[in-house]
Amino acid sequence: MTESELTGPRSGYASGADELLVLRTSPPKERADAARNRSAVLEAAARLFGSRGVDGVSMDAIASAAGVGKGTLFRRFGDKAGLATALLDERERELQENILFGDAPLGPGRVDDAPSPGERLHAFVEAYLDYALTHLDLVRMSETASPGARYRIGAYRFWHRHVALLLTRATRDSGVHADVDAFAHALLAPLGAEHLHAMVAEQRPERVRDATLAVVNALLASLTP
Amino acid sequence: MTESELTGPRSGYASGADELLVLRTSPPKERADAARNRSAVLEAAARLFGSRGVDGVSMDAIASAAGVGKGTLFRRFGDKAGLATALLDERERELQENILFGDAPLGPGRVDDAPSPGERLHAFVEAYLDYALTHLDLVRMSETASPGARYRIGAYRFWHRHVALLLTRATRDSGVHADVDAFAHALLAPLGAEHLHAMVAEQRPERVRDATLAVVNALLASLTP
DNA sequence: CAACTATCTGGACTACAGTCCGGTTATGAC
DNA sequence: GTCATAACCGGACTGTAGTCCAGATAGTTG
Repeated sequence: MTESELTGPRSGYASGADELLVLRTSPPKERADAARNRSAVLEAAARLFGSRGVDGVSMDAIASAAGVGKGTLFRRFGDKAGLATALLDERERELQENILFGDAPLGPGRVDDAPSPGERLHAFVEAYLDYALTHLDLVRMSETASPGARYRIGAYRFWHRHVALLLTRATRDSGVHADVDAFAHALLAPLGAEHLHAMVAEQRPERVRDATLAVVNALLASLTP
Repeated sequence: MTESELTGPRSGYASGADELLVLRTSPPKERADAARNRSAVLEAAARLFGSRGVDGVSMDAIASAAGVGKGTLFRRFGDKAGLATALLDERERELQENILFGDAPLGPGRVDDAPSPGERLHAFVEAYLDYALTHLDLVRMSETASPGARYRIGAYRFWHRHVALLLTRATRDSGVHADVDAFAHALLAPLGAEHLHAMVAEQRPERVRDATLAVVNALLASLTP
């Protein structure tokens, strides 16, 4: 996973804003056969994952269902986590765009409608939980297929940067000195797919959401007394 | 992993205290050859892990180094995570005993020396980080070898119960109503080996410790205004 | 001591992720 | 159209986790 894939391969945001967060890739003109195979694989993977579950489908099965060799599959997507990431790409990008450019409180909103960092953080956690819980199996696969995957993929850096930025803004006026970087990591820890998976196995999703929001409130309160 | 192995196979605490936390196992009399093989495997595993790293050693290599068949290895330890857990057993048990019976502030201390729940929580997090960071590779293997392993092993239940108990005591007098169970999970999330591994990869251990303690303080403060 | 049985043993076996490379094909230049 | 070349293709191959079961063995009972 290279730096240029911060938001996934072939992303392409509306240009102009927030270059820090979005590194654009110059489209490396994909060959026609490669494009055909790419979409055949994604289609087959979506179908098989849907019917047999993410864990119940082998890469061989996906390759043969897509009418494609195994080498091709791995060449295009790296590994199973990469394939899951590609399938999530669209939804994830939608969320990221709403965060960067969308309405308040998730996005920055209009100038006369600017939400507080705390409000945005709240909205982010709610939106992220909604996204992750809806696609939990895929997110989990993208984060745990190989050890450490979660922290290597571009999406994590995006979430971390966003949270750290909001925390920085929240503390700016309060005079509190805190390690926002580390706080952001700690805040993202209970949003990990592995953790969420274990939580929803024994609690109802609303309770998971409420508890996570309570933790966010506690952290915020300690930064803005 | 059965319920009777809450503190690892063949645990055996000093009897009498805190039966809720410690389920004793009646020793199922291990055969002599089995005992010999068990220690041969543990010895070989410790040696190989030490020299080639936890990730660089296959189960085949351990089996053949121990002069034992592969089936025996898996029969005794279940999987690679189980083997790692067995290697950690002694240290882990030591920590658990200090928590249950040890001196303040980690343990309950003497009657005339009782630490506050907050002090004990602080001490727990420090002691746990010390333990986990010292044996990070092994702990990580025990938690991530199979998906969801962390939340299945008995040790996690122990830590969670301990933290939840302390949080309950801390809130008892403050009149705050909170989901201590979920808070305890959230507090343990940044103590996961996967998270710690990613953190120490880019920060110095002291900073990881300080940040984690700051998060604990924030959560405590929100429960005891 | 001999027979009996529950437990243990070990290596062959399966399934899966991921790698490699000789052959193939799309695409751009002339 | 044809040629050169970079990109792509796919299936054989490797290494590893984990399973299975026929045979061996420790401990027990009469």
